[in-house]
Amino acid sequence: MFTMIENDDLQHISSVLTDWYKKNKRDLPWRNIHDPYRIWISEIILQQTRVAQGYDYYLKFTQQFPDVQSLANAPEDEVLKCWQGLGYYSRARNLQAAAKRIMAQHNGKFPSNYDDILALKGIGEYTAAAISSFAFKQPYAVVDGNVFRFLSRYFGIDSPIDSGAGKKQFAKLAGLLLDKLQPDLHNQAIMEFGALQCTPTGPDCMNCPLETSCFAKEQGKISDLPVKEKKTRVTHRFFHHLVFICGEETLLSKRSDKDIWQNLYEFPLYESTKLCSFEEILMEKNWISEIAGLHPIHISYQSKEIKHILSHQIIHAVFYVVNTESTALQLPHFTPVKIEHLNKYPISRLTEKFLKKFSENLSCSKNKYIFTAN
DNA sequence: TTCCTGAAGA
DNA sequence: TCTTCAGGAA
Repeated sequence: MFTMIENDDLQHISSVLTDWYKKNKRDLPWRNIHDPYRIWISEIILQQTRVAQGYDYYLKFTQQFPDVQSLANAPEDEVLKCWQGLGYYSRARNLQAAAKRIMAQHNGKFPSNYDDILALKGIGEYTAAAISSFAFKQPYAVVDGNVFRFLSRYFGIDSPIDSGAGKKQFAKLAGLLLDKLQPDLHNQAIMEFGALQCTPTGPDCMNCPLETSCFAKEQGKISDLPVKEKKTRVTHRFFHHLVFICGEETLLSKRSDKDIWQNLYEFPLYESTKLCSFEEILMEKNWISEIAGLHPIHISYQSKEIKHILSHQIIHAVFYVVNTESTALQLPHFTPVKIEHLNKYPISRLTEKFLKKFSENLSCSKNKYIFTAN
């Protein structure tokens, strides 16, 4: 498929990349280490996540869970709490599932075999290649977004990177280009080059060591490459959360199913196909009567519509603060939680943002919480 | 296809 | 304020 590319050319490109890397690389805490556990954690955090966003999480996570065993034995809530705010929470759940598997099947020692690594939950071809090469110097080529971008531009490949055929083609080329004598250095170099030099927009072609032989630069196609074909369309969802206050307590529920924010906690939710009024919520859910019985309730706050945007969903959310005088806050499938302990539960950014505003406007006297909205 | 969030640009 | 962009696995 790439018979027109000479081996000497490929070796030359690789050496240009590694030379560039030695001069321009960022100094990051997961660089120049060989502990497969820490390399693994860093790679999972950096999946779909920028260095600037994941940096502090890496430090916090590896401090709280310094090895496979501590991660495997931790309560899932603690792992998710540590991950809170980073997004794609299945990464954290898979991380722990993989840690348990390493304890059971590999005596707690991180596997060094590529296929064993690939078999772990949350590890695909990219991450398996990264760990194999960085930690064990095995000759597997990484193909991440940076590599797609550099290869497509430099060699002028317009196969869509999100098609099966395209992925195969890029993987083959990346394998040919790989320096098998120093796969760790080569892989780090080509990704860092994509991240810092051959950037998605505004690549620094003026200072690029490969400028004169770059197809995209030559043909003026930098902004056309790489090619993606699939665009995701968004669906709208409407969330109504009831924040009960009864004495020192409130209610949470744990998300389940195969939906967003799996295993995170949230305030009792009524979801519908459109935004609706408090009266309409009462028609659908009899929470109020189950909790308060004949006691009066008081809605001390209603948030304005909050738009929370995910890659493929737009959540329209409204929060209601409902005060009741009921003796005990109990409802099947819901967890009574002391308001002062709310910060112990893993929650989404949406809930976190509401909770921040909530806490700022909450005062407590004589074991009674008063919410005063502004 | 469905999982998230935040930064940057319009 | 709204839109676009960045980033892998199941």
